[in-house]
Amino acid sequence: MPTKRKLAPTAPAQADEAIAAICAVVRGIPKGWVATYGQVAAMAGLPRRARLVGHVLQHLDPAIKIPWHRVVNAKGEVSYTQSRNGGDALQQRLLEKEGIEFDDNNRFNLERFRWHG
DNA sequence: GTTATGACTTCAC
DNA sequence: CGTGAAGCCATAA
Repeated sequence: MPTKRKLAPTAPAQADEAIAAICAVVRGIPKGWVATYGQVAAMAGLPRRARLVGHVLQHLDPAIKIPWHRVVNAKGEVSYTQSRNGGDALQQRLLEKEGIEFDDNNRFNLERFRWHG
């Protein structure tokens, strides 16, 4: 077979493939379970790229349905940031609705709710 | 081209 | 448990 790849001096569409892989993993998280950024990245074949997962979720197409609220950080809590201006609170509420129990510190038992693919 | 920032993780202290 | 540093890489300026 002829070489399809056209010489990639500066890695052209690496991001697009990463986004597709990440979306596929996140979409597979069952209701009532959660996964960490690093975990999703690893499942998508992108070890050590947890940050990329966060950027993808922030930039993902609103037309695509993705349970972005089921992705949390490694501390067992929702990632609170100024950028989302309250969107983090919504995430916590959605998770509570799915059965995740938060304590007074806005944290939950990660080992109990963590999803294993 | 460079620099700074961020929905992160992990290890060291 | 808190803080700091290093690692990672897309995006914005």
